[in-house]
Amino acid sequence: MSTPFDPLSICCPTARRSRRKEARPGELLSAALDLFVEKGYAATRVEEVAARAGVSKGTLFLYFPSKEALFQAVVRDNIAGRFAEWNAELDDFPGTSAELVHHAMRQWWERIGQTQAAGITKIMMSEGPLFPELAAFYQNEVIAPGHALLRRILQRGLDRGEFHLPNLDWAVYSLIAPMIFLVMWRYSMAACCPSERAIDPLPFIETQVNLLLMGMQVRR
Amino acid sequence: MSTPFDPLSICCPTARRSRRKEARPGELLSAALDLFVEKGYAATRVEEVAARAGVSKGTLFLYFPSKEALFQAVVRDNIAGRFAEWNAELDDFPGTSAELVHHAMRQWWERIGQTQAAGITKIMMSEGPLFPELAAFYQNEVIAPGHALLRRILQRGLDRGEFHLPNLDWAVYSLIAPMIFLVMWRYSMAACCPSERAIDPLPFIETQVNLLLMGMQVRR
Amino acid sequence: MSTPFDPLSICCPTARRSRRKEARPGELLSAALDLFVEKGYAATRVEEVAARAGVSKGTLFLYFPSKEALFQAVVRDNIAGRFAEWNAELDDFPGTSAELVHHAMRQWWERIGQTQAAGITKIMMSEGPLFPELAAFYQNEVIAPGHALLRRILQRGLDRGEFHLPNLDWAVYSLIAPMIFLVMWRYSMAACCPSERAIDPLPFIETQVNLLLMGMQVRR
Amino acid sequence: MSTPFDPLSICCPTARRSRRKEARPGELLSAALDLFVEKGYAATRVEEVAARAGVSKGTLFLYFPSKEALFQAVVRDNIAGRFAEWNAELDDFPGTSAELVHHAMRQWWERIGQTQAAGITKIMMSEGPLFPELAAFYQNEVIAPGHALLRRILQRGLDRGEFHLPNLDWAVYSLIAPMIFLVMWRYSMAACCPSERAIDPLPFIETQVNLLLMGMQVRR
DNA sequence: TATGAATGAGCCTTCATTCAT
DNA sequence: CATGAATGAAGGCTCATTCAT
Repeated sequence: MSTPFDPLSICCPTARRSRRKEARPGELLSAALDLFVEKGYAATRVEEVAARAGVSKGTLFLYFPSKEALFQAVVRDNIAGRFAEWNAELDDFPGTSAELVHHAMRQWWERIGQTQAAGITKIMMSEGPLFPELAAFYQNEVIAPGHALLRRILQRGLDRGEFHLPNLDWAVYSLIAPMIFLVMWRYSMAACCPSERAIDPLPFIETQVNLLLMGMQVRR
Repeated sequence: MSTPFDPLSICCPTARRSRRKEARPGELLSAALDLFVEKGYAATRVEEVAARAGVSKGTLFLYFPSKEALFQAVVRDNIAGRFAEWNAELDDFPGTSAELVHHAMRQWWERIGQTQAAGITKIMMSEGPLFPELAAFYQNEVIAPGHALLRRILQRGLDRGEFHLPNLDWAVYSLIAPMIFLVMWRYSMAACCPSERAIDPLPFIETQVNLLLMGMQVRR
Repeated sequence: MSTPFDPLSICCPTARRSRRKEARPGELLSAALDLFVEKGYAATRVEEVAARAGVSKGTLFLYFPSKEALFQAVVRDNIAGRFAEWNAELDDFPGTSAELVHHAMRQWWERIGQTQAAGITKIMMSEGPLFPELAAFYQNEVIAPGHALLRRILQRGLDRGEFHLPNLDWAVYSLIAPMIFLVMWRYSMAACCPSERAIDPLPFIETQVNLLLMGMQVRR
Repeated sequence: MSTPFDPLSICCPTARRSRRKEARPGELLSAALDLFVEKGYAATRVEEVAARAGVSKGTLFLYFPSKEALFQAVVRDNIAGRFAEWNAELDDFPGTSAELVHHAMRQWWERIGQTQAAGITKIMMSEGPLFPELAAFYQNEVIAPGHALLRRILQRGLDRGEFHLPNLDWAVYSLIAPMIFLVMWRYSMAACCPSERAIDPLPFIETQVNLLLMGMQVRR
């Protein structure tokens, strides 16, 4: 979230303002992500987001028409907008479907689970029911594409004769469960009892996925 | 929260009012539990709690000096205050330690997991970090005694030579993990995607505990 | 709008609070009428209304859920709520229909035109188009009943063979026109050019009505 | 407000920009008139005026130092600035004074009453009291010259022995009254009850003026 | 003991005006 | 000249808590 060294900001003062203009949404999004993750949706004040981005309250509303829109932009920026890329990566995967499941889970941890983006998941689980419009947005932009992505992965295994899945939906939830657990652990238990040594996430995922695959793979 | 048969409420009208007085806190506590679980801590209005308990806002503050104190009383009434009883039950358990672990987890589901009390866990995970005083209270009154209880159970297995546990804390977390998962599933995933068929909790617990015991029990 | 001498406020301090409670809505309505008439709807701040009624901002919202509702209550209190009474008075009028028209217009001046209630008319003409919900409310609660009332008066003349009216609606507008003019004169012209001697309203009404009746009455 | 054919805008590109520059105020004034009339003074946002004129908000403030100044310029452009011309026309009128009164009223309808300029009158009646500086400006630049103009017309009748007027001011108001009524009708009643068939303005004026002249003309 | 009227700090959002580029 | 990013004061509304009755 820091502002890295940027030669433009030194050499060409003329470009400063326009650069700023381009950078603003990103700075606001970044500040908003920080604060939403730290305090949740309801408890985050737009004025504080603006202050952290180094602008006034009014400026924030220049870029986002409402607090809700700001949150949605944060969700898009950090999760929803990336499904296209992830789906594409899926097509090019060379290995077995079991390897693909492992790969996908590890990727999730690296790109979402261990980043602040995971905090968004926590927010939606915590406050979603209180903000129906946000919940609907999240359902459409994150949950639905996410489920579709996992279903595609499992379908690949089915199509190649690698998996045997009596219930595809159930299998999807089995993959989601450890992700949810890790997120809640990180943001809730770890936040409550910071003294405790946390679960080591990667081995945890490895173990869980192995267990699941044991039940999903076709026995030969 | 149920109102058990009380002879006083029949025999003498003078005792009625005092009965009422004694019942007040319980009615408030019950209403508060309902609403806290439904809306979370911050989004629950004390006025609504009072209204649901059939009293005025002022009366609530007669029994509980603040919203925070009300929540703490709810926590005590539903979870914290029961550890003494649970610890006592533990002493009398006749079977093996493996059976005790199974028993304890089933009991948790019946007395907490499947009741509204589980909602308190969800609230603390969702909003705990925002209300440090509440988090500290919960840590002292629930988490610490809960861990101690689980540790006692496992220690029993160690003392009797039934378990082999290189890391007691880690084993405790392994038992907590499925409980947290079930709670979050119930209050977040199930709340978001109500169409989905839920996990069957008792078999899920059974399976998880068996898996854990497999690694904890002394091989003979 | 002043608080007249009230023996209750001296002799029985116990009754003070409850009296206050009953008086509040009236005091707020009165303060609101003053300010709405003085500044218009948009420019009136609820906080100022509350202050003028001697209470805090929050108290106002105890009695009226929104600024809009407050305004509607003012309209009902001062105009809309009185049509029942006015309609009843109409039934008992003993004289000719021409006399009734004169009487109705004089009554309007005394009960609306010369009171602050006329300011509401000015507000609706000035700001109605900007607040569609208010305009709709006013249309239903004031304009429609008002037109109906005038139509009943004219219909009485038709039924008794006193009037000859090719177009009833047109005749209604002819009666409304001088009322509107007087209101605008009072609140706008007179407000702009206070130095000018105002029109004398009663003679003006008399003249206008005579002119209209000249065209409406059946020649014999 | 229309943009008439202008050869400069075709022949030379260098002149284009300067033409543009000269046209700017007019385009802004035109956009401002539209929006002020549509929404009133307070509810019109300068940004929207600028947008409708096709320039940026900053540019508007280059030509008009404030919203108030913009409104004043609109008033001058559409009403105040034309009194010189109207006064001149008056001197050349060949007919009787009664004809002149009729002529003046018809001219008012054609040049003000039926154009958007009448909206300015409505604005001043609606919002004048809220913006004292605007009201003072309007008083000086429109009301005073307007009254003077009407007074000159009536004075002509007196000087020529055509009229008999015990009270000149009162006669002036008699002429203003129907204009005000028509404006309010157009912008308020017609806006509220669009279904109603409107008054036909020219015959209305004719009738009113005839009535007034009846009382003003010297009987022979 | 019980009531509920009253409070006031706090939050999201708007918009005229400024000024660096 | 022209731009449009930035400001910040202001306003409608909420709600935990107090206190006179």
